[in-house]
Amino acid sequence: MPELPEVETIRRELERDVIGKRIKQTTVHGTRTVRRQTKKQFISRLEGAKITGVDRKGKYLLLQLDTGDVVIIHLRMSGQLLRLPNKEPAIKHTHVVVTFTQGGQLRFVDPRTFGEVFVVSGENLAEEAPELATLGVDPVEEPISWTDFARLMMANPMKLKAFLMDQNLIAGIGNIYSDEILFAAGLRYDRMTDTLSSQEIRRLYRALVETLHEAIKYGGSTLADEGYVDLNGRPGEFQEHHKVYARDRQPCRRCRRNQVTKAKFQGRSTYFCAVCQV
DNA sequence: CGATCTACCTGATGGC
DNA sequence: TGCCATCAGGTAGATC
Repeated sequence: MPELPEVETIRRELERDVIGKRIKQTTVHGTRTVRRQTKKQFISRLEGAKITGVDRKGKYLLLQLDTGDVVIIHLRMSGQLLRLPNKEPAIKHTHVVVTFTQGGQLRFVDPRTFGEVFVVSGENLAEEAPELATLGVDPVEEPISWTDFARLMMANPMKLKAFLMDQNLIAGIGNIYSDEILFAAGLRYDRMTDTLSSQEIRRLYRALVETLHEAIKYGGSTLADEGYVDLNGRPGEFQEHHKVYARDRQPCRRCRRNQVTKAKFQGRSTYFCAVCQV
């Protein structure tokens, strides 16, 4: 579900809310969410530790602990992190509950159980979490120059949507934001990276950075099923600013005449305006 | 090599 | 009302 703007929204809330908090107790339910290590190993490395920092790389959240360990969280399609009082009854699909000594809990809720939580040693992060080591540049956390962006495109000839969504090239963009970025850039999802003029590359880069920052400003996108909510259970507002995503058969917000087209690309729904995007 | 599928899951929705 | 098919923010791995 969540892409970079949603994960960044949660990261900022966590940074305000859980840094300096010490973990009193951790409980794990089921076998799917904590699957890389035993529950016992996971729990023993969390209990007693204090959270000293909250980082994000692409769609991954990293909780830094004062023990040198790092808790890595990926929400995948339906994961949620919720800050709740201890007494609040557990809702369905609550898989991990962290209770702080200062009171209050951090809960990981995930109906589809694609999401994952695991703990690694900060020193051996690259070996213990290889998927993090191969992630590409995070366009919000570590902005690159548009000339480096151009080089990255030229070195990887592929369709634009595949390029934007390849986590090992650029980390954090998924199905919603790739479509919104391409609309903002006026480019079709199936154009090849190595066919763009330098003006088009600059337009794409600018659209990428601006779309992600705007989305963060509005707290991310919450679709009809309310799959994404922030740490306090509140939905985002960027969906109100979507230009194409899930707007098929509705008039394009730019040209106001053509209907937004829905297509399939790599098995995913893809939305674009055939007039405004070339 | 890329493109295309499948698997991993639950739940919402729409057609009949 | 039920039943079945389809679809959903992601990613890894198999297969063609």
